[in-house]
Amino acid sequence: MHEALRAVNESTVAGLGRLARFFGFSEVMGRLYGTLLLSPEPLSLDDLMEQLQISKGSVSMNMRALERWGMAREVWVRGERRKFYEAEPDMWQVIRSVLSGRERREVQTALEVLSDSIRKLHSAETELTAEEQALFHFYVERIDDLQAFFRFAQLALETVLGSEEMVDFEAVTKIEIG
Amino acid sequence: MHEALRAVNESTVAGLGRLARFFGFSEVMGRLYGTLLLSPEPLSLDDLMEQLQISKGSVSMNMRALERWGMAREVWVRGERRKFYEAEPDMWQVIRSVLSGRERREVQTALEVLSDSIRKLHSAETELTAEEQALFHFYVERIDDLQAFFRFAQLALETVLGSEEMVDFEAVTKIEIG
DNA sequence: ACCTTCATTCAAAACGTTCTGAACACAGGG
DNA sequence: CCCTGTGTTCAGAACGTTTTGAATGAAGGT
Repeated sequence: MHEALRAVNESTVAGLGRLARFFGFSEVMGRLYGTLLLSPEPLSLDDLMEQLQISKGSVSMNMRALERWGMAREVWVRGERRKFYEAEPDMWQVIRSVLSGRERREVQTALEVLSDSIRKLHSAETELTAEEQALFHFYVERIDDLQAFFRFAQLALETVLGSEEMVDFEAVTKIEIG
Repeated sequence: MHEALRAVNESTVAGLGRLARFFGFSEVMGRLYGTLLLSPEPLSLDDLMEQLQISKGSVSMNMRALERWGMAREVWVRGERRKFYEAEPDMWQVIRSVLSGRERREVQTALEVLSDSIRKLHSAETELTAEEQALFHFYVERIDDLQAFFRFAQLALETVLGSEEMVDFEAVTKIEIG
């Protein structure tokens, strides 16, 4: 294969590995995704194993993780007994899948914990000494701030997840916050 | 101290530790930040060491990291020789500091790598065999998609970073993407 | 100048995470 | 049925990251 193609492949795969780490996935997942993304044909586990020089076990486990996150899918190649995979090429789809599965739950539980805290504080209010009262007010204030922050995050998340039509990034001209 | 106050403190500190991991920081940084956030008075390194039951060295290093990220600041307490810290209580400020320092650079370099790739591909175009030509087109297409994605990320980032007045989360009513 | 108090640094240890490779399981074909 | 090709699992190894604790450094007080 031509040097330029090889170089581009390598830097893209490396970059997606980096991106994966950044999002809290393993680097190998990103590299597998990148390799599939730059392959016109679906690839078998052996292909991936060879291209990335990693063990069969690692390919197997990481590919299943990619499937769970909707970042790759199994594809049947006629006449082949082996499994073949291809990347989900729609980035927007990938983002939505990750956000809705992970960050959404994260924000949700954070909000629950904060509500619990506020409730717990209020139900203990009468039992507090004068000194504790001061701390009580301080806590309520700070936790209110945290709640506001997470509510904002939730809103932003739901907005992004709710916009189906955003498949074409080029069409995005502006985000307005007001 | 009252049980409720203690319980709330603990779950909040734990939650912020979790959040810190989520953002790619160490858990201790989040816990330190949370402890400071829930303290009406600035705290010394020894205070933090005792409250979180971690070594002095760890407190020292992690606090400097927090300072670098604009999440805490040193505070002078009169009559005290020791250093005291307080948390930056403005979440929005914290977010902006992190985004502008880290994710921004990340997106920037990703875009540069992708531009380089496209350039490299085009300058090699004439030297390619017929088979490589097909791959060339495929690569260009996929890398264009990645570019669109990162350009969107950049736009979103700059929009958020550019909106100074967003200090009050409550005022945020809607994000419009169109 | 010395002593004390506090902060920082860094090498080694503890810890967690990810990868490997061999063992296992499964399916189809002969 | 057994054999072969394939995918999965998991214990141990390898690796990276974070913490510790002791040594070092800095600064104030006497």
